[in-house]
Amino acid sequence: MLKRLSKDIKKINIKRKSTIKDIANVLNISPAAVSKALHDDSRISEKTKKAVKQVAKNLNYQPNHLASALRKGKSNLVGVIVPRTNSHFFSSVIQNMEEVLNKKGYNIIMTHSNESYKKECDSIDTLLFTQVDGIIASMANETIDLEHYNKIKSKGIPLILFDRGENDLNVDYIGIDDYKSSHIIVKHLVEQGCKRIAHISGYKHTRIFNNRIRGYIDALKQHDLPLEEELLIESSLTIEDGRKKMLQLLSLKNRPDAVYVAGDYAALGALQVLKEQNIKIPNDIALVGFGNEPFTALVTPSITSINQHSEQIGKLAAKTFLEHAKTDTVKQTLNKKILDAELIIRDSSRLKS
Amino acid sequence: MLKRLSKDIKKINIKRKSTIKDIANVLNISPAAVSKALHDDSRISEKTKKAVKQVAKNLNYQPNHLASALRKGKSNLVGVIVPRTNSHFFSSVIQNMEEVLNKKGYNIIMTHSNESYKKECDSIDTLLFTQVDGIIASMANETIDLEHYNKIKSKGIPLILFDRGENDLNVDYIGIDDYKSSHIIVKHLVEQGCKRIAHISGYKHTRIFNNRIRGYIDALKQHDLPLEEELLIESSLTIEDGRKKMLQLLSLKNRPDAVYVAGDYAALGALQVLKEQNIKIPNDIALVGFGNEPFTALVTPSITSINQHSEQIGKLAAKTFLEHAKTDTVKQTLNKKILDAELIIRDSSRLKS
DNA sequence: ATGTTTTGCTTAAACGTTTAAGCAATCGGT
DNA sequence: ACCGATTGCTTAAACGTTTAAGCAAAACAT
Repeated sequence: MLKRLSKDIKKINIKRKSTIKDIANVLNISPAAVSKALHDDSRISEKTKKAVKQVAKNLNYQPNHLASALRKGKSNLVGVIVPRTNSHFFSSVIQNMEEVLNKKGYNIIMTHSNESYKKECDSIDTLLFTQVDGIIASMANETIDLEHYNKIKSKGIPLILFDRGENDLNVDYIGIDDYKSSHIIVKHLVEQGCKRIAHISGYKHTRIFNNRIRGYIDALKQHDLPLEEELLIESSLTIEDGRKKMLQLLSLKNRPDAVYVAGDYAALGALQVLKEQNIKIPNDIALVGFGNEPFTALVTPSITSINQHSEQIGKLAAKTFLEHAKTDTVKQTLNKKILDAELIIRDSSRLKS
Repeated sequence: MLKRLSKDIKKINIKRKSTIKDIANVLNISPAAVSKALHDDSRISEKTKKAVKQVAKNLNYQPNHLASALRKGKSNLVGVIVPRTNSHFFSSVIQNMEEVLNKKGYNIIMTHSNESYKKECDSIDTLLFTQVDGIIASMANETIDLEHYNKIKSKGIPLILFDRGENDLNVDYIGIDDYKSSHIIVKHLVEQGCKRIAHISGYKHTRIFNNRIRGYIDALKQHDLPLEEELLIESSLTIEDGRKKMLQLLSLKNRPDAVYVAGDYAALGALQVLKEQNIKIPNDIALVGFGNEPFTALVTPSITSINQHSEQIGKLAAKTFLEHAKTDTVKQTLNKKILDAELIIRDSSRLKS
């Protein structure tokens, strides 16, 4: 008995993949009818639908995605390009996009540019080749030229940018209000009693970092603090560069009493230097990072940082794509969705007593 | 002049995607000849090949991946399932797999189970539906039942497991030598002068954690240390559980002088507790983690950990798939590739002076 | 009873590619 | 000059699905 059962199972397994035609043959109806029954077409009787679904189950029918994609002219795949996957921000964005897109029958093909312009171009080629229905991307640090993105637009498939985007491309963009974030940070530091606030910033040519710089400058003005050139330093925002730029700040004859770093990794480097030099945080120098990477809560002292709402960004990006997918008129026009960032206050900048 | 140029570009852009037929029409040859020319078939003259490739370029021809996949019965997509994407280990594995697979014309579809059995099943369905040519996976913590993996095998597509795998499945497996890793750790701690070595372990039902436990027990024996039940604690290995289990160890009347934690996140939780209670690390209690997550080097004190060679695992997994892909005889048989792990010694366990 | 609408299907073409089979022209050898 | 092999292509079918068009039967209205 048991033996026969396992034999039957084997027979089913060995049998090649069953198709719509197989179902049609069993029921003596046309493949077209089967297709319609499976899609609950109104012109198919309930009786037939039930029968078709039952047979489909019995034959362990799995629709061939390639065939339907080819016929319908869409693959139900969305390409995602991120600079890195190993940052919490990007992996969280992807997870949330996936959640929204999966529900609507879309799958994600993920690629990463590794912050390289060349790899970003390759990624785009790969995704277009795979016939994705849309691309959601965040630009590499290196990227200045935008010709490769125009390739996407000219194919007529929707392009959505997040976090690192460019206004010039005239496409949907989702991100946080970097300008305002700087204001929130400066305000917080001023409230803690800081008077000489330094800014280790990202590269000016990237819009988001530029916005943070502008925000920093304007916020200083607003609080009647002078802008001192020696306190504003551009950085690649790696850990190592964070260390370097912090050392540079410490070598000033007139040291800052607070440092706002435009990225958490660089902030961590700065923190290490401060600890090594036995500088009291936040009493001697307060520290604020950007991005709310998980480790900011884990190091000692924990680092105040800006939550970029990766969940919302991921979900919004996905939803924006879905809107395009519904109305396949690709009216690409600049459509920014800007979220308010949130300051997570931790020990590195908590009120001096 | 400039105007006419931009108009021409527009014309090309607007034109619908060009196909093999379009090229055929231009050259007055058959689509079949074009296809063969593009694939450098030996039965096509060099002259025709050159002409075809030139026209293809002019028309900005991009092969339709769906059509060729349908016809050839393979999608050139590889599905990857990981428990999480936000750990350095998994994201590094994926990046390295991608590198190897891209070179051979394969793309990756990435999914994550979020450590959930249910999501793992869904992921498999999704990937099978997308007609992937193979699946590379690491199991969720929750997974005990393996029926869903048999589904992959019964479809006849190659399955390769890494890190979290099960021998029972009889498929390729790539991982590190967990048993030996425990030996290396215990030996190291003994050399630092530790005599009461505790182990906060993962769940016994997961083979890799079971191997670490067996290694821990055998290594103690080898160094003539008694195995004390109260020093061996199973854990989910989250930060929170690491804290909890560390507190449990501290509440013992006879505290350990070293703690080997089977995961870095839990080790971090343990570290926090030790610091909060002003216990000197490593002098009072030495600490060792597992996985070499980047933050182990960043916290204070830095945490000694085991490097799992994510790069090699990723590359090996990819190469193993490629071997299967070449010889499409899917002779699935248990084929383990076990790498030696490497102990990265840091401050949390460095020689007591 | 007759015409109209609705229901429930079928037929056939299409998506863009690959490939087995086949055929004419050319070439090499005798 | 003739045979066989080689070259360089063509024809046509196939992959599995979807969908526009169409047709017969049933249901309804008058």
